[in-house]
Amino acid sequence: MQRIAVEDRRAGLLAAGLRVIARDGMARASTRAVAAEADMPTASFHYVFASHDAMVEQLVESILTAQSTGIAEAVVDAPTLRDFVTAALQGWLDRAVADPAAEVALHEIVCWSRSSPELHRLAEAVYARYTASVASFVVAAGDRFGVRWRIPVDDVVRFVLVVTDGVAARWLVDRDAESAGRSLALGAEALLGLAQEAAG
Amino acid sequence: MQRIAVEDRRAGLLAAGLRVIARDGMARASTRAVAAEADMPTASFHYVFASHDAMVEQLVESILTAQSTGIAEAVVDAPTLRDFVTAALQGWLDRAVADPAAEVALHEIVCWSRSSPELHRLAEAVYARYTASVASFVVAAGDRFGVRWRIPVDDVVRFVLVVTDGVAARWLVDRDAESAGRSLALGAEALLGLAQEAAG
DNA sequence: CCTCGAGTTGGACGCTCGTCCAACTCACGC
DNA sequence: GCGTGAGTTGGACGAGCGTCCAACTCGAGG
Repeated sequence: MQRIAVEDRRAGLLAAGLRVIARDGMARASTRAVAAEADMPTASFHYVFASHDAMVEQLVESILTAQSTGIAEAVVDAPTLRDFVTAALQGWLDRAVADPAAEVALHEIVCWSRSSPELHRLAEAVYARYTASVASFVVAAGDRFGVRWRIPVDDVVRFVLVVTDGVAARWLVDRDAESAGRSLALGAEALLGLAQEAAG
Repeated sequence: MQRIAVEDRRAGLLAAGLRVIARDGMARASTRAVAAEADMPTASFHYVFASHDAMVEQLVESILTAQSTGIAEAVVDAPTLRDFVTAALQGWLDRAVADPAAEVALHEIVCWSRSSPELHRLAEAVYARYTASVASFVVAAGDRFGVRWRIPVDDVVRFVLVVTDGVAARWLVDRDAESAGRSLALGAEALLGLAQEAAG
């Protein structure tokens, strides 16, 4: 029996949960499996988390926080709108391919949440966070490059998420990063077509 | 104890499976739940299907068959490429919104299959069938309206599936059909931009 | 009317699940 | 050195799972 700070246990269990969900899927990410992956006894799980659902909820929070801070770095010094859009989208894909765990786990969790009434708000929260994050980029892009969007920003953001979601869903099955990149590039072109030079 | 032809039992169980998966999700679509939904005793399930997986596999087959025959009807008399693309995409969305069970169930099954080694081929088969189906429409559209595609047909098809997948994934969570329609329309415009008049 | 075998199914088996608590451990204040 | 109480966990509980088979049912051939 070793004494470990609750925060350290939480971090270890969340990391283990991410690995198990990404590797074996939500259906196999039981409290026992996660605790074993973290090299802890089963009972430690409920010593840290009130329930299995609570752990999933905190995992989503930690993934989303880590992810939104990551995207901003890829676009800081894009010289043109085209570079900005390409860097943001292709950068997202590159990171997902290089380290798929977070992306895989998040899709797994959203799919799992959809059909559960008490977890449906989790799926909604994921989209809400993504929407807010993408919206800030869309607005920033418009400001930085002096363009405005032909359609409401909300629709631009939604289309971005449609493309990234669709690319990710397909990539999760066939793991074909090059084809995914071409689809993403088509989406990027479509986005660029939605921008026009501001009148003044 | 009533005597029912095995084919009728199979049909009843498949219909029940579709309802249960769409309503409660794959995780709750147990053999017991499906049999109960079909008003049959639990043991009837394994009297008809060798296993739970076998039932899912046959359900996918029946959904895909029904779906591909359905799309062709929406585009038979489209007078222009724009009408063709719009009818195909918006028609797909309208049908999915009006009767979501098949669409919901298929996404649920693909997500479920992804993380299971012995079912992963099911997810691949779904995309293969969709790809073949969409490819025939893309080629037919090119032929009928005398246009050719600026990029390989495979990439056009993949982009179509990216857009429909992304739209469906979002719609499954927020059930916002109007926003989904606008995203789909943006995808349609992008597709039209990929077509050019044939040189000869 | 009476077998009889094919059709049907109640119920059991072994497993995993989320959750919980009584009991064990051990650093710390005395 | 020695309680002691907070930290920790082995193991149990009840539920649900996929699967299976012995036993029941009953229409058809004699």
